[in-house]
Amino acid sequence: MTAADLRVKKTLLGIENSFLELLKLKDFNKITIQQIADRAMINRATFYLHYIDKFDLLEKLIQKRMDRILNIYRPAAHLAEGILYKDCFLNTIKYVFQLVEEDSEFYELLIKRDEVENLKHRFESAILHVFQERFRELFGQRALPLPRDILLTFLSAAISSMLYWWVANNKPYTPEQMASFIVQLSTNGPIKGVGIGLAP
Amino acid sequence: MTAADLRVKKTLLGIENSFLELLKLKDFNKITIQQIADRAMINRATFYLHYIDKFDLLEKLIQKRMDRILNIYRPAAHLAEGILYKDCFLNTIKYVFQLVEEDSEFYELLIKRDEVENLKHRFESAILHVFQERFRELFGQRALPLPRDILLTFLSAAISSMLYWWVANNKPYTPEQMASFIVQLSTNGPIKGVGIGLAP
DNA sequence: GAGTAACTGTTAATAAAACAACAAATTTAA
DNA sequence: TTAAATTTGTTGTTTTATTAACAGTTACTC
Repeated sequence: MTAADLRVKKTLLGIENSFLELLKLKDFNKITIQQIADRAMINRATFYLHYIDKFDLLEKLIQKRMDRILNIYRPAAHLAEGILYKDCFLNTIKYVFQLVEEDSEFYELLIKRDEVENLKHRFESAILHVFQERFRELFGQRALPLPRDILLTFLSAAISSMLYWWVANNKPYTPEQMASFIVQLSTNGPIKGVGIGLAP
Repeated sequence: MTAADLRVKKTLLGIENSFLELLKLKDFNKITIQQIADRAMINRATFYLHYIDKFDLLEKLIQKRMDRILNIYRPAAHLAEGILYKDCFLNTIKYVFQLVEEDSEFYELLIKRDEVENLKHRFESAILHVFQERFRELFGQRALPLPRDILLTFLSAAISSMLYWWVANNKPYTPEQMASFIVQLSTNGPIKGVGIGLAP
């Protein structure tokens, strides 16, 4: 997958664009390799030099985007000296939403067709990994009020489902707003969030 | 220049697009082969497999468009049974304007930068050729009221200058209208066209 | 006006893609 | 359900493009 050679770069780019254009036009399982090749202006055999089949292609496209989340760039603000934990989380979450926003056309294609049932889980795995790293940076080996795995699972499940919902509903809030909602709920908890009182 | 091979097709297409994009951004003489190659995602050496230099490229792009005029398709209406000469000319002229309209983005680039002084002459040569053919079809070897070369030169000069003016002035009339103007002037002549009377 | 940076045009060796042909699997329609 | 048509995945050979290097030119700039 190292695309040093210009021909390889151009071929891979062509295949990706061709495939995404076709995904807009028809269902995944109606797409043939020949159609992908024709649009990309490559020979069908060339497709097989780079991918096993169209499932492999889709998987690699998804993985490429997960990698962007995994290898998340941490602006200084994420971890600035003396920053509040809360703001550090907020920045990280906001950044994840921004990344997803950049690729939202791709995700929408998958989500709205319900062709990738596991996309939410892919989000969750990636976000879990990001926050495991973040926890190590912030807390080292220090003990926390609850078991670390419990915190991480709770948090990444919440964020990934919010992400999925956000894209599936045409991104009705900004990444900034979404991050703020999540931090509020993670600070106060959803129950305290709605107030603790008697039901009418 | 037969682009049977997909790689050749793609390379030529890439070079053309790259070059036209660059022409929108900067002057022709500021464009380097490296810039063309970079945008087209090809190696610089590949450029030289297909073109001598950027002048050759521009010339071939112009010639390609002139060929479209030269190899003009003649819809049945152009030469339908019992059609008036006037309407036959009108259809042909309209069709030339339509062809130029399709490529007008390209022509505008050249005209508005005044980088192709001979474009009007290229138009004139192409149109002359089209009407030589048309005259042969319509009149065969028959003698006409004036020497045929005189008629053809007069007509093609008028049409090509109208074409040039039309593109340079953002195509303020439709091809239909332009053809109608030209046929009117060619029927009555520009002097009769404004009336023959005493100057005030 | 010397020095250096960028561009030009060309080459030889190497890597990638095209092409055509194939058997096998899958879809489609009769 | 069978026959025809399409798609799949693979292969060997040929063609094209890439790469890196070259000397010669033009364009900056100090």
